[in-house]
Amino acid sequence: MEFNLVNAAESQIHATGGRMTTQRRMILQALIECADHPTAEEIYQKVREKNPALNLSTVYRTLRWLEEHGLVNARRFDDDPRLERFDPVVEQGEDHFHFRCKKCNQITEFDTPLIEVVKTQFVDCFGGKVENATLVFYGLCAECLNLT
Amino acid sequence: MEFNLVNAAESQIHATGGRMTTQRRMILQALIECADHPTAEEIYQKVREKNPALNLSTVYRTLRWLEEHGLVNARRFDDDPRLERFDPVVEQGEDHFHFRCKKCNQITEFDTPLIEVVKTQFVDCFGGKVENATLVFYGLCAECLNLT
DNA sequence: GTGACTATTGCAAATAATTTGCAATAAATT
DNA sequence: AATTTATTGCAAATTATTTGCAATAGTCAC
Repeated sequence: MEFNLVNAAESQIHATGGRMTTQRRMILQALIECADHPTAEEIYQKVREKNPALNLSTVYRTLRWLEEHGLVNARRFDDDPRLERFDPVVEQGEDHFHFRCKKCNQITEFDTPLIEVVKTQFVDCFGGKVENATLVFYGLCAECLNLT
Repeated sequence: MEFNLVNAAESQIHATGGRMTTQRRMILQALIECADHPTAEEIYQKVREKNPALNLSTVYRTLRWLEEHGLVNARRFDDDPRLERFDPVVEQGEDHFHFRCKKCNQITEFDTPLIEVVKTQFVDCFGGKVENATLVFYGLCAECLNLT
């Protein structure tokens, strides 16, 4: 019913002559459990609790691999642009957008049909072809706004 | 008539007890001439043609300073996220959005009132407050599309 | 203009996130 | 169980950006 990252990864790996290792399994698991756009370091720490032998470069290599195979998106946010954050793909081919709270850094995902309209307007005006879009809102989430 | 980066910078600098130096003048000039979202390195090279003594860290410091004073925006694009690009502010307080061609890397700026609508929809749905927005389209510009 | 004050610069070294080379390890295949 | 080679761990490299500090050069008061 729902797109399953672990299964998708497993078939991709085998389809390309790759191997499903303990490390990859644990990294995938952590990615799903974190859910909230973790950094490589965060995933590393999480997996390390169970498997202290894991190396950070393995985390990076696995995330890159997942990214290249369309199973994970890498994102950076303007208020913390040095840190790459990783976002498992939930439904293939579907864009979604982000709101980031400037205070608590929590990320909210949302969707809107209007971006398609903007794409069309853009192409009508400038020509060319729009393949994908990144939209990020920055502000205060409901909770942080109430604390003000 | 048009917002003038050099003048704005000059008054900001003096207003905060700063000094207008040769380097700052040249960096501002290069920023205006480049126009197309240069990197620190690109500005550095451009200024160096006239003033080979300039140091890259001066470029970074100046750009940071301009950014902190709202005269320049720093941006990163998903297809080249390690590189910060700098975008002089043309009209204060106005958001604008970007299209980046995946082939020639050219950046096109555009604007749309629909983002305000999306912001409103977001707040209606999730609460909180949206302060600013980044929207980037990636695809092929008219020219590169025709070459296909 | 001249000198004094201190912001700014150049330089070199430090950071920090991410990548890479290589020998050791461990999945998969027979 | 043995073989093959993809993957790992480790340490070192890379790259963009930042920082400390002594030297330089704007600016202001005279």
